[in-house]
Amino acid sequence: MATRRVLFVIYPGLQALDLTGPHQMFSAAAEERPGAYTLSVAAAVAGPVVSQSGLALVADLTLASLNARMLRGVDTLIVVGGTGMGAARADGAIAALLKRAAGRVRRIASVCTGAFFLADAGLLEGRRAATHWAYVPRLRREHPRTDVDGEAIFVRDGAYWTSAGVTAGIDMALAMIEDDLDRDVALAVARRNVVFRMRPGGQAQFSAELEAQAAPGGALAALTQAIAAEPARDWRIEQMAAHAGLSLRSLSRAFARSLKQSPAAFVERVRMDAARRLLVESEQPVETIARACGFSSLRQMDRAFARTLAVSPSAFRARFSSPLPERRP
DNA sequence: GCCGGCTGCCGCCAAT
DNA sequence: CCATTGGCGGCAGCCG
Repeated sequence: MATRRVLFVIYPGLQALDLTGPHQMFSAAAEERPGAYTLSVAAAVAGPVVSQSGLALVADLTLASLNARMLRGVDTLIVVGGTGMGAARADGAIAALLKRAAGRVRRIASVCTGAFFLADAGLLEGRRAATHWAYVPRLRREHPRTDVDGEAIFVRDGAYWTSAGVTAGIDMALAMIEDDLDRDVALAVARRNVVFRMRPGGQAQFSAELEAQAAPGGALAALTQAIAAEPARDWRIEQMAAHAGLSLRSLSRAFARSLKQSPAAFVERVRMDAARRLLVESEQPVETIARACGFSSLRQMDRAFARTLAVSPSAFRARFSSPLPERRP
């Protein structure tokens, strides 16, 4: 099978992980299936490119060298994000490259704020897209014809893939690998790099706790913080209403407005987040974890896992906790 | 895996 | 008159 060329487009002030995360996943896949991918990195000027953290990365191609003929040999083009995005957008070179690439490259993608380049090139008109959560409003404002999904880890719309902030690029790369090769390779790559092949929690872009913090600090701020701090307390809706000083109906509306979910659903997500963490990071018995996270019984946690993640807690632990180091004979 | 009882959600309406 | 809030009750889905 012919190798797939994956081309990353970078610029000064990039977020280094936007490049190195997916790059690492594709290169690991190429170790599992030799020759599956060939990777290269392009920038305005070839040579060292300084990322926003100060780490320098090396581009081996220039944007100018990427003419139509070169682009026809590219399978996947990925534009990274970073604080240098503003300056890089100003000269229009990357958007121009993307216009040349459209229709010639099988798949065009972005990580984090890289989505702005795709949007500038007109590739996201009338399409769904994802970007870093802090930039969701701005992308919506600047490109009202793009349907920005603020919840998604990554969005695939035809030939265009866009992912949320930073490490979401890893999730997207794994999905591409699963698509190109198969599930086993994607799983092996995820396991080897100790990342989730499929992030638990479905479409949630960040944990319930972070989401609550990001929500406008209204009447619910103190309540959601209290829930996150002590998930095992009695958080039936009456208790929550009392804590927030609202009626049941108003509590329900406040949650729907600022968190787009019901009070009980929020509590369950906080408990699930806590349980996932303990399952992976501790060796406590599953039942102990269930109680510690506020599930009234092992059975209740079991059903919550089945409903939201479609795996049992013990299967989840088996899949995601790092295996013990192998013993040398 | 089933089933009785209960919880929580949400549409609706009245009140502010 | 509209907007917001609180309460009621039916219904779906969950718990034990």
